[in-house]
Amino acid sequence: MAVRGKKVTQADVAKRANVSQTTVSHVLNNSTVITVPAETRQRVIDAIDALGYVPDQFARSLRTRRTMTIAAVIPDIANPFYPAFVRGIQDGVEQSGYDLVIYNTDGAPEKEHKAVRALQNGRVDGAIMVLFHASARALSPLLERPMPIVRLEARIKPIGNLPLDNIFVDDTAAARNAVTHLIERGHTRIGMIAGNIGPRSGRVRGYELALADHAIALDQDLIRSGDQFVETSGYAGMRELLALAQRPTAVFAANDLIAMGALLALHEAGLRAPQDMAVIGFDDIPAAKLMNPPLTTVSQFQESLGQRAAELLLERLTGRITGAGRNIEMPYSLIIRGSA
Amino acid sequence: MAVRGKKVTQADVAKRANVSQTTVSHVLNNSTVITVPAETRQRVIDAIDALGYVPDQFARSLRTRRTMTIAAVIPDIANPFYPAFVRGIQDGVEQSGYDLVIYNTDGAPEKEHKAVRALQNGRVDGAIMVLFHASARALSPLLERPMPIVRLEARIKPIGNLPLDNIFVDDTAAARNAVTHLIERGHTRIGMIAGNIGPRSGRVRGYELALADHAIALDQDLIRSGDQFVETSGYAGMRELLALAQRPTAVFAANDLIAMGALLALHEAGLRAPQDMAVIGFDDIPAAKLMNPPLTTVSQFQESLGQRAAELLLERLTGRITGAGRNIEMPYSLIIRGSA
DNA sequence: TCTTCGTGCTAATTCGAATTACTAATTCGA
DNA sequence: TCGAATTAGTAATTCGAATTAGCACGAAGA
Repeated sequence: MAVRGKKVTQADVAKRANVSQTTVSHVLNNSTVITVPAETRQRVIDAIDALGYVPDQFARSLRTRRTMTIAAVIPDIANPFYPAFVRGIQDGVEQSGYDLVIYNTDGAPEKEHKAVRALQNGRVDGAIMVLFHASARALSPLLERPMPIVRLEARIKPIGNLPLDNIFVDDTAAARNAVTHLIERGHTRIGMIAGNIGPRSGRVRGYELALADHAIALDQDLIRSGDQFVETSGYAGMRELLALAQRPTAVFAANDLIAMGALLALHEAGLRAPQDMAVIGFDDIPAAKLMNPPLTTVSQFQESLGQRAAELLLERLTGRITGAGRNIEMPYSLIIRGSA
Repeated sequence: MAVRGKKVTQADVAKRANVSQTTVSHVLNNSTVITVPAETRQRVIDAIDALGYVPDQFARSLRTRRTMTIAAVIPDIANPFYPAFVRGIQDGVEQSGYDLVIYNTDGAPEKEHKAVRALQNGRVDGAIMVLFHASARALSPLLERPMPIVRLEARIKPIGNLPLDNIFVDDTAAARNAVTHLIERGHTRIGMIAGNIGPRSGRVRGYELALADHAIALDQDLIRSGDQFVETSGYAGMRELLALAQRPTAVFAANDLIAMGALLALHEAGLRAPQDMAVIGFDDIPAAKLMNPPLTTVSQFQESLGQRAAELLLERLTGRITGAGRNIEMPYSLIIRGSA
């Protein structure tokens, strides 16, 4: 047991084992630079547990420049899309012994930049980031150290020769798929409700493409936008759509939270999904399948997404992969439940 | 801008500002040991942002023995109870400059102990923990360092002279309150569905007390338990209750996830809440208000809980509070919505 | 006028482990 | 048998910031 209040260092171990601090260090790191005979090694090991020596992480990090922790920079852990993503990351890195620090940006430009600055203090070896505003250029102080980064994106991105990998689900294709499902169910007047940042553009584009595919005219009046990708946007959006002279018969919500808010407005109006209005969401957050009716939505398999992101980062951290960044496409899947 | 590949240190800043590294350090720390005149200070500050200097946390921690990061040890970030709690913690510590590392235990004893061991590496200054199995004794290697810890509990706990504070919502009282609400609505045959770990005992006890308060006989057949506090337990539990010869007319679910699973089983059986069966949950997770019908439940205000936990920890970290641990009770509130 | 006290700053040391450079003793190969 | 290589180690340096000790200079006090 360590003596209370006094820190045991390699020097203490060395003294007890009658060797130098250097030798202790070599034993600890299984160094191949020098060969320590079994007998000496044992003496050192005995001294280590006699004294209860525990290596000091800071001294070690100061020398090695490795911290064994990575960062997840996301908009908001309280947004139900992210917990599963974060959990996937953690499961992906934990057997490699990495810790995970989380930064929330709330999707705000200044907080995103603040996070990037925070990462420059050297406390993490790499980062997995979901950024709505900051560009790849903003990351260059990090990338040039070099600190590997994996970004979660919504489409293929041009990449350079920096350790920046993009992992993405093709948002536009997925949205197109979802809206096509609505069309195949016979709907022709289809509304859309979205937020104003993040994944907006790709999903609206998918919506437009699906309509075009089936020669349905685009009616801007049917596209409603709240500020954020949250239920209040969905609630407000649905009420606006219901107030229209020519109501849609189906709505594509740009994420599940919006869909849930929309469903709420629908129920309040005494209408039912899917009979009176079909509703389809996006993300398949945990609550989606528990809705009444259960929400039809597009899953991005966020836990796998997190795991894969962790793997990509680990590949660079361990040096298994070097060189130019990669674009990794991940699957999505339309989950048909009761609401559409 | 930082020069590529070369780390900017205080020495670099010093050279550019024509002062010593010592002075740079003093400026950075607003040291009172020496007085730096405004003009010199400004020169240093200019040099700092001209070079994009960011202090190295390891070098700093090595000297100061402080890491400026705290840990949150929770069962599972993907369990909807915790994101808001974690977010509260983060908001609480961030203006003090602390980072947050998350460890998931899945409520498993061995992972809880693994987390405790991980915290011994000195990488964090303090911890906020939600432990289902590990006792206060298991924390003593940490507490004796001393490393302050705040535990989220479900009732008052005996405390010693270690830096361990307990923050809790009175689970039993809250459960009693919820069940009493059911009784006041006229129900006398009331079921309960719970998981098998964590907050089980206190909530079952509250259920029993409420029945006793109103002289309703306890029928063990009406208490159903799944393994975990998840929707599948609620689904299975409700199906069992529905299969009973003498069905209950109301159900108290030990948490919202269980309540949602129960609601699902109910809908599948073609029954409606609250007409055919009233359902009340516990936690007020974000999805609760979006259910159809919106879920009546007990809120523990998890975000405030997290914030308060962070404050308690900070008080010890900054030395504002020393001495024996405290028991801090936090409020709960019955949120009456549509399901009961 | 001489001492004392601030002021403003620097040199040197320290934190603990990793790493580089080096040495002494032994073994091996030709 | 002599030089090369191997083995077994140590001393010294390094990482970057914080801190301690101390110095030079001018102003105030005796």
